[in-house]
Amino acid sequence: MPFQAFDTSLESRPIRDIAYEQLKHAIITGQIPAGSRIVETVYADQLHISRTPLREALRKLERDGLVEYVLHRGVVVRAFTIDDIDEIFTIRNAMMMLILPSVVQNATAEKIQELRDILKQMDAEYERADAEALAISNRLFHGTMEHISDKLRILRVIDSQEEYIKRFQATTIASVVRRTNAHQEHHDMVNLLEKKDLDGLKILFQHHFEESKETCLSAVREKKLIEINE
Amino acid sequence: MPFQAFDTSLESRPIRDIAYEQLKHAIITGQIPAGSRIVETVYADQLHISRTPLREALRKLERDGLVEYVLHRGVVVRAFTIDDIDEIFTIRNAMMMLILPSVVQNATAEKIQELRDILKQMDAEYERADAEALAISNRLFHGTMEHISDKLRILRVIDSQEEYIKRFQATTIASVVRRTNAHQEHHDMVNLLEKKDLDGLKILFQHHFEESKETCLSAVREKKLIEINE
DNA sequence: ATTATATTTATTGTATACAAATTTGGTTTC
DNA sequence: GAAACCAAATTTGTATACAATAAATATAAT
Repeated sequence: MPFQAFDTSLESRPIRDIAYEQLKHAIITGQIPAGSRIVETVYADQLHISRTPLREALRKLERDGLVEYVLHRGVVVRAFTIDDIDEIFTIRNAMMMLILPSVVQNATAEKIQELRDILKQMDAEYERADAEALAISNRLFHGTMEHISDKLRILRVIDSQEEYIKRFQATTIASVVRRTNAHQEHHDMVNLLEKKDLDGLKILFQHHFEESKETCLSAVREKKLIEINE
Repeated sequence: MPFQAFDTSLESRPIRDIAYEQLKHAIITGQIPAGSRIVETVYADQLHISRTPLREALRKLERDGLVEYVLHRGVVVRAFTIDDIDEIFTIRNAMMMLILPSVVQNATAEKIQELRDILKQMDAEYERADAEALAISNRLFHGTMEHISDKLRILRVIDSQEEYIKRFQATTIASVVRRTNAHQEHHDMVNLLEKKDLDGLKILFQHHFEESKETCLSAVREKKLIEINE
């Protein structure tokens, strides 16, 4: 079976959304490599669904920019370039700068505690060098931080970029030295937030993203991870 | 007929895309007001197509954030708040700041001439106070300027926000005083670009968007143009 | 042999059919 | 008269069927 299915069913939820999540996951993790053509019948059979909901899922992926559509030829998984990674982190950073003021302003004691709870768990994951778990917690941490601002549209932009970052996050987290620094930086973030030090946070986040980007870029350059289109 | 259809057919292009464009247009122009429920059969009949391509169009609109999906209840046109407008212009401005350096760097004589040609046409439209034509030219002008940078992902973010701005652009352009100032500013932009004055451009664009936002916000507040959800 | 041209096959595009769920209206019951 | 319940109608969710287009293969002509 070309890509692993994971159960997300739970209650009654349109299977087009389940298909959407699964395909997205498979693309992000590279199970379906860039350049691959997604033939509807193949994936419909694999997911044991009909073409109708699968096509609806594809239309969503199309708007997400994860796949490209060619007339009468169906969809193809889009490739990445070094420039893409650079832009993604640039956008991410700019958006963070925009919401930081309201994050500082809205940060209640409860919210800070919530962040500390996540950090506590990350400490444990860090100790046992569980990169997989750290990747998930990392997203949770950043997501929680960002959602303290209630800038819904900006969060939406961050989310859309996030999709792409995930695709390289494994690479970034794999770097031991970066993992150590990033872990310390996460602690610093919460401390600065508690002190409501906006300027300090701005500098720290800028640094945080810059380092992540560089780690990611060098890892990608070394391993030539970027897939070539067509 | 609740909303006017316009012919985009031309060659062979999936009708789901035509449906998508038409629905998008109808939502942006307010022909389908916020809060409206989009019943599939109603619009499929109206567009003389079946539900299948219509649904695919809806999935795209869903990812665009123009409509909201509720389980087993279909899609509803999303409403706007004052905060939305504020965020949209904030994002727009931040993105412009990100691409301005590469716009200045990549601006060839040809590109500047292209901008001047557009300005020439806008002069005429401004003279005869053709707000409708100005709105279109305005987008062309900004779009051309932005595309001088080849930051594809950032342009994508700008584009996605643009959808929403369109919805209020008529309002902004309708203001006579804002129209005059904006028109002058457009000329200034090209002059500064020719001089490769990055700092000047940054200040001008920041001002340009700030003024547009304020005009838009006050117009909306006065006329209570914001539609209420549910 | 190579090109040109049918012919078949694979795949996407659209329509229709049916199932599942929700809403609506009415009837019954207290 | 209000609440609870049942039935019909509406609407979404999914599957299937068929049409249209493109790709692949085979066949024919030079």
